[in-house]
Amino acid sequence: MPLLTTAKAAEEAGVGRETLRFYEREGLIEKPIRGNSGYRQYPPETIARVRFIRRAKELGFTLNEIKDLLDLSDPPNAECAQFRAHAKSKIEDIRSKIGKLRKVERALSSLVDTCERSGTPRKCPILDALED
Amino acid sequence: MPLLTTAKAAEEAGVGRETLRFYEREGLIEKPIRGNSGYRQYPPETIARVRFIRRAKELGFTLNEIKDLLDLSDPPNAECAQFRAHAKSKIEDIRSKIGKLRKVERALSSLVDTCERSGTPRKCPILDALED
DNA sequence: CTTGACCTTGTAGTATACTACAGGGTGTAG
DNA sequence: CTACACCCTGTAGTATACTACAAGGTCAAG
Repeated sequence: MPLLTTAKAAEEAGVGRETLRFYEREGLIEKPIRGNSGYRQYPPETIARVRFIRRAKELGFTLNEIKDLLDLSDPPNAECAQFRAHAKSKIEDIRSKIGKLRKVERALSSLVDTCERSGTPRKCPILDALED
Repeated sequence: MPLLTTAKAAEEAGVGRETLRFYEREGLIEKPIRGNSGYRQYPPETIARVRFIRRAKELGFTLNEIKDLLDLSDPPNAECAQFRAHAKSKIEDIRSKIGKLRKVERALSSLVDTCERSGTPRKCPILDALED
């Protein structure tokens, strides 16, 4: 059974029913086909897409950024060179984000270390983590 | 000259004047001392803190999460064991975030690779990047 | 063939994080 | 001592991302 009703699709994707409608309005997912009654019928691809959106949001991407990311794979990617440039800049953004997160992680680890050695830190390593 | 007026502090920190007032209201930064005229006078530590807030926000942390992160270093961290547990759970969160970002990065890289080899991808690797 | 769980639409409300006034005081340069 | 740029407060508006109705239609069970 590939097609799901709103309630089931929402549950499968891990979001609220209204969120699906909201994503539809915002163009983040395709408009689902409708049955005779006008009820929405969601295909599994849309569920996968919504799951991705949910997780990407947890990673701190905005809906616009997520749309961008998703558009990199499905649309008429006419110009390969243009696509590559776009994708590569996204990759750079993500790498820089990873690098900064690692710095915060290291700062927190150093706080835990200091604490385990019963020393009181002189200066906060967290603030320094994201300096230029 | 350690103390800065609102406009200068905002410029130094890379935010708007009103944002400093907002962060003050929300308890994200200390209330600055005031001159005779009632004008705010920001110390450099506050500027550093606001810079951290700005960058952490770019990494996808909410203001509440950032407050939490900052509270891990400056407050009366009475119970070391409790502090360690809290910090370690934050570290785990960040590590998991880094792992997921790496998956998205790899998915994008594979899209670029496919494109460079002039092949059209059968299935979108981005959607799969954040599956369970 | 009624009941109740589901669906539809449009619209309004919430939380987060600012951002922009209005109305008034301050401080310094010429 | 008058501009004018800056500061103050309180309040209202914006963008993002939902979330919750209200009013009504659909459908499957008993």
